Amino acid sequence: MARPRGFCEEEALDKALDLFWRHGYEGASIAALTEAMGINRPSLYATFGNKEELFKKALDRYVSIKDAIFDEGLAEPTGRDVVRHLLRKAAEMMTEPGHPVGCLAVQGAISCSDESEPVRQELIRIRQHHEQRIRDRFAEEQDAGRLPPGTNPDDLAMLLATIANGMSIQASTGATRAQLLTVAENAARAWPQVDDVASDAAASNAAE
Amino acid sequence: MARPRGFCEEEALDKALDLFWRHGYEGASIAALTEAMGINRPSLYATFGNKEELFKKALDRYVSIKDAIFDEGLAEPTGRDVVRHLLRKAAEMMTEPGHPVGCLAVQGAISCSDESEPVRQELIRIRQHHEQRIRDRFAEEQDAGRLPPGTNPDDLAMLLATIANGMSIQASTGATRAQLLTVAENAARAWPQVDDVASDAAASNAAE
DNA sequence: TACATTATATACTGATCGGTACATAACTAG
DNA sequence: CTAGTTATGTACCGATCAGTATATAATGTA
Repeated sequence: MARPRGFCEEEALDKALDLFWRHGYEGASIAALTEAMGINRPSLYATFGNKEELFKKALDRYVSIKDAIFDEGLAEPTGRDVVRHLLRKAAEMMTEPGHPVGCLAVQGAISCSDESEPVRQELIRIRQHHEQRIRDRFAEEQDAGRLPPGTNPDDLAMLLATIANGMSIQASTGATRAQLLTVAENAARAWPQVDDVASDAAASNAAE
Repeated sequence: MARPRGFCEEEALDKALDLFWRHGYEGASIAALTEAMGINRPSLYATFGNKEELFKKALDRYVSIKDAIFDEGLAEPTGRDVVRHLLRKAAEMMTEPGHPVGCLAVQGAISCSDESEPVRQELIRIRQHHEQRIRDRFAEEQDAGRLPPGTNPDDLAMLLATIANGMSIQASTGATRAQLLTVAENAARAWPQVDDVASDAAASNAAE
C-alpha cells in the first residue's frame, strides 16, 4: 500500500556479490556498489541495513554455491577422487570467464584496516565450515581403511584446504585455468591413499 | 653542514615493514606509519618519497630475509628435502611470536582498491622470483633422475608455491605453528620422488 | 656570532570513506 | 481526490585518507 520498489533485490545482491568478490569487502565502496547495483544510497541502506549486512547477505549466496559443489565432490568414492573433484572444480570456479578470480572467502579475509574485523571473522567461519565437511569425509576414508597407517584425516583436510586457499592466491595473481588444473591433478596424484603407499607412518607426529 | 636526522632510517624501515606486514599496503595508514616509526609526516616524505616508495624499500628488507631462507632450503640434497625444509621454515616464519602472521607477499597482494595496483604487481613479481628459484631447483632434480616419469618440474614448483601461499592464508586466519608444521610434513611425505612412485605418468597433461 | 642548510612540527588541502536528513515522487486504501 | 506510506534523489555529515605548505628548530661553516 505504498510506492513499490524499483529494483529486484536478488539481482542487486548478485551485483554486490560480484563487486565484493572482485575487490574485497573494503575495496568495494558504497559509491561503487550503488552504481553497480543500479540503486541510490538510501535505497541500499533501507533495503540491506548497512555495508556489513549487505556483505553478509551477498556472502550467503556465495556459500550456497560452494556448498552445492561440496555436495558433489564429497560424494566421490575415494579420498583421492574427492580431492581431484574438489580441486578441479575450484580451479574452474576461480578462473570462470566474466567472474571475479579466486575465492571470496580467501580474498575478502585479508585484513586491510581493523574496522572490517567482524567481516574477516565471518569469512574465517565460512572457510572452517567447509573444512569441517572435508574432515568428516576423510574420517569416513579412515574408517574404510583407505588411509595409510598413522595418517590423520584432520591433517589431510587441512592440507587440502591449504592447497585450495593457495590456488585462490595463484588465481588472483594471474594463474591460468590450465595451470590450476595441473596443480589440482598433481595434488590428487600424490594424495596419500592406502593402495599406493608402502611404508611411512605417523606424519602427524612431526609437529612439535 | 645542516641539522642532522633525528632517527635511524633502518630502524624506521623495520617498523614500517612490520606495519605493512601486519595490515597490508592500504591498511597501513600514513598516520599509523609515522606513529610506529616515531617520525612526522614531512620527515617520512622527505626521507622515503611517498607511501609506495616506502613500501618498496621495506619490501626489499623482506625479500632479503626470504632469499636467505631459500639459499638454505634449495641446498638440500633431494626435492623432497627441499620441500620439507622450505615448508617447515615457512611455517615457523609465519607463526613467529611477536611477528606479523603469514607472508607479506601474499597478504599484501590482495587487492582492496585499484589505487594500489602497482604495489600488487610488485608483490606478484616478488613471488614469481621465488617460484622461479624453485623451478630451477626442481629442474636439477629431473636431471638427477629423481622425478617420476612424466612429472614436470615447473608443475611441481607451482604446487609447492600454491601450498606455501595457502599456508600463509591459514596462518593469517588462526592456524597454529604445530598445525602448519603438520601440513608441511604431510606435503613433504606425499611429494613425488622416484624412489617411491610406481606407475602414474603425465600428470602434466591433465589440464585442458 | 651570523648565515646557509636541512630536519622538524603544526596545520592544512582536496578527495573519498560510510552513513544520513530531508524533500519529493509514486503508490494504495479510504 | 485525499491521506498515509514507502521509495527515491540530492545534498549533506564528520572522519579519514595521502600528501604538502609553511614556519621554526637545530646544526655546520664562516
